Amino acid sequence: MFDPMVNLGPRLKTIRLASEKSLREVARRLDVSPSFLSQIENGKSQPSVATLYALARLLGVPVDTLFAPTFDATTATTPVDDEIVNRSLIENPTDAWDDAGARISLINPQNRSVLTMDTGVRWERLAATHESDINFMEIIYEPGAGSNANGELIQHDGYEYGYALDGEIEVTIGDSVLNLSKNQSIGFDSSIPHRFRNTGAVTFRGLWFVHGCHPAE
Amino acid sequence: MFDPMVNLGPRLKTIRLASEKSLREVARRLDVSPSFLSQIENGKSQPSVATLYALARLLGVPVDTLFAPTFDATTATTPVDDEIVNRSLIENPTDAWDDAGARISLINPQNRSVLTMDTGVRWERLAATHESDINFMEIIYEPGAGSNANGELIQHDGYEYGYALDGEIEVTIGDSVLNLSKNQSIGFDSSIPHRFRNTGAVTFRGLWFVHGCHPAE
DNA sequence: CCTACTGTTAACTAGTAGCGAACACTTTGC
DNA sequence: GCAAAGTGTTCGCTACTAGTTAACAGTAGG
Repeated sequence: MFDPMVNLGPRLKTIRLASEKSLREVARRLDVSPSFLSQIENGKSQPSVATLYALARLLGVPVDTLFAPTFDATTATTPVDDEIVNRSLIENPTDAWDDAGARISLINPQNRSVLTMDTGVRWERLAATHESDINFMEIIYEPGAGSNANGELIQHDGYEYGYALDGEIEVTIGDSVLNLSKNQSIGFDSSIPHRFRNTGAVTFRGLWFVHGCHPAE
Repeated sequence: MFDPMVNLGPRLKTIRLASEKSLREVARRLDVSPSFLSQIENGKSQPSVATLYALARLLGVPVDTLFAPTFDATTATTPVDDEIVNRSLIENPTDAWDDAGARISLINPQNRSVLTMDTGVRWERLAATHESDINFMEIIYEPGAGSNANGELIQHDGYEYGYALDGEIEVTIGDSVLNLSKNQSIGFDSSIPHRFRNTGAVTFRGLWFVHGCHPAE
């Protein structure tokens, strides 16, 4: 049985940090002691339902996002919203991936360069400029797909930024596990070990901007 | 202040009855005593977070449904997001625009920093990191709006990258006039004089990534 | 009558939610 | 330099409650 409680604390902490509030400030608003909030965030104590609810309210997230996102077959409540834009049949692999000479690049969806990994992950390049340390792409994670087959974390120089177009994806950064769902956006220091996994039932699509990554070197 | 706890029990009971499960059956699957479940449903006791989560799972409803102020048993599976659940009242306009200290930033759409220009253009910041020369944002151009009121071209160091979420926008770069429409993407050298104008009839929304721009200096 | 189910209540306890105080560490400012 | 005020964390404690067992009342069938 999967335990939803293990990630609850770290996730709360990540969300709090993302909203750039201090622990003491949140504790004061919540009307709990800072020490107790610290214990919650570090998984050394569990809040009551009322406290959890207030905390979620204060941080501006639905309570459900605080629980581990692993898809549990016991409940099939997740409404499958599929409008699968099937662009998979792309002929004409316009050299956006290779070329780097252009100063202006406008690319139609059907003309994108595509890189398909065996793990159910696809990258579609959205712009070809001669900035070598920049990658602007749409990434597609099929259900179950992960950025790394064996689940290990990766890290590299630079920053990356993402925006969820559709679906939901589990993002692990350092020891924070958070959920990026539709219309949410994220940015983080890529030197922190990280990993993505689509633990949901629908395909995830997102825009990704990786900056300062030199994977080929 | 609305107390989410008072209705929690009755709500659980309603949902359970709607799914035509007996109290004892649910208790058994939950691995909790029937008496305790009864106490929960009658508001005489409160479950722990773990128990509540398991209960919601078992009944097939998102946890947030149990807290929603307005409740309709028939639509139990669809989380109603009412205007009464006004997260903005929780006041936290997450100052993504100002601060730049975080290494990780996850931002909900309703918490974005917004910069509104008088020309019918809006910027909503999508990530707050300490990379000062990076701006990741959603840009909104109302019909007729332009990046510059008097129509002149601008230029600056760096590159920018865009993706059209919705609508269409006219992009002038150098002496090229392009049309960026939904799902198309673009990237160009910002040192080339450029300009955007929404010449269409619908609002344009796009993701924009500006890199190496120092507008404040 | 008996058995098998429904939900409810009383009395109890083991465990923990939550606290205050002290801790170690940075950053600010005089 | 040192003090003040900020950050988060740990320890030891207690009041409370999450969850228990046991007995309860009611209903339907055989």
